[in-house]
Amino acid sequence: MKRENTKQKLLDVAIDLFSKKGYDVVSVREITRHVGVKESALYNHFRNKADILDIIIDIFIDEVGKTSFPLDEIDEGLKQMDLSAYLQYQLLLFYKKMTPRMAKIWQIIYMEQFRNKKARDVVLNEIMGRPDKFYKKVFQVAFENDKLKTTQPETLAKMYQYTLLSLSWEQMLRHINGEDISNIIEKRYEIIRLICD
Amino acid sequence: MKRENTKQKLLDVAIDLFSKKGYDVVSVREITRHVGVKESALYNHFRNKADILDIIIDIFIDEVGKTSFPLDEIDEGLKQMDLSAYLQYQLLLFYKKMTPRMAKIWQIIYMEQFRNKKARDVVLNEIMGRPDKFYKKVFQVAFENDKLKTTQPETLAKMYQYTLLSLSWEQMLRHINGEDISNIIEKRYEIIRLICD
DNA sequence: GTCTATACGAGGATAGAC
DNA sequence: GTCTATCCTCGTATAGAC
Repeated sequence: MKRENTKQKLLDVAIDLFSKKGYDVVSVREITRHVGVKESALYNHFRNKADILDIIIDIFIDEVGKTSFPLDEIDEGLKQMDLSAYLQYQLLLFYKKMTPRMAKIWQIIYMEQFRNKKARDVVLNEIMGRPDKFYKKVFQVAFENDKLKTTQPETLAKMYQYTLLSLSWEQMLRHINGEDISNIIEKRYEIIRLICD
Repeated sequence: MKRENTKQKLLDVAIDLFSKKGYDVVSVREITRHVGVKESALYNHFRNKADILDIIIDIFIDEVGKTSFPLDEIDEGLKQMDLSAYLQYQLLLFYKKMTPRMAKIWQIIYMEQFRNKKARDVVLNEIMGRPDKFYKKVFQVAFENDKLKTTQPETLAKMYQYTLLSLSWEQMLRHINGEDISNIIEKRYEIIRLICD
């Protein structure tokens, strides 16, 4: 129990520090100092520094993979709502799942995606790929139900999802800069309005 | 002249190594070893390691700021071409300016944007902001000339440019992974086709 | 099983000799 | 301008105390 306690503390401190300063800048000594143990004690719980980041990314995969973008609920959802309401509903679901801890991990993954292969694959698969598939099906179903007028529902879906992606990117940069980001959230609804015309 | 020679060599090696491995991982000793001087010699040309990155980012600002996205050429361009041709033409201009050296610097800026304030501001201003303004005017002018049918040319412009942004992001990640990226280039033309319908 | 103490090589950076 | 010598911090491994 002492073991699990220390390990959990180390992980929490690491998530906090990594998200604030970046993985490379944070030292093992800094993490253990915050917990109150010597740096050598960390190696009883983690293989090395990289292992900590690895476990943090696994937490993200677990949370996102379990709960987000279920393909089999689309048909039913679009029976009850029109496309505009359904897209807004999906945005709300997304915000709801974004706990402070998950927001930190999200930031860590964005920060490390260019240097860490696992973080990069999470971005490609979980953040780009799976939502892409999800919204392609959403737009396809809406198209078949005459709820969307376009010649290319798949390309429109990609545009929608990739615009959201860039907005989340911009939001993260402005968040780090300490700028106001409430207007970026508003922009997402603007885009839904444009698409559903 | 010996000074300028060494400084230029150090800068070139730094650009190459930073783009391949990332700023933090590359050591001052590694850079100077490639040039053939001692690590302390580097401090005659640069204040510190961060100063090198700073200068590299300045090179990017200089190149992009001088040549890209001139607002005053839009009216004339759209007189000679329809919107579809003009967007394709702008893409080609962009590819043409992307020399191997600039591609490396581009990658460095993407890698460091979450940790380095100056890189972050370059992304926000030069990569997101200025193209955004440019395409907003393009779509506005096309709208006024009846070359574009929509109720919200500004939002559509943002969607177009932000979709390109995410594509460049995805392209960089797949490039680092050593994956094939030719189909991403094709996707840009698909999106132009969708918008111009 | 978990901790502290300690040591090693490598990192960024500086001072002073040539 | 470039060198050698030096300093402190880093990630990590090991030995031994409880």
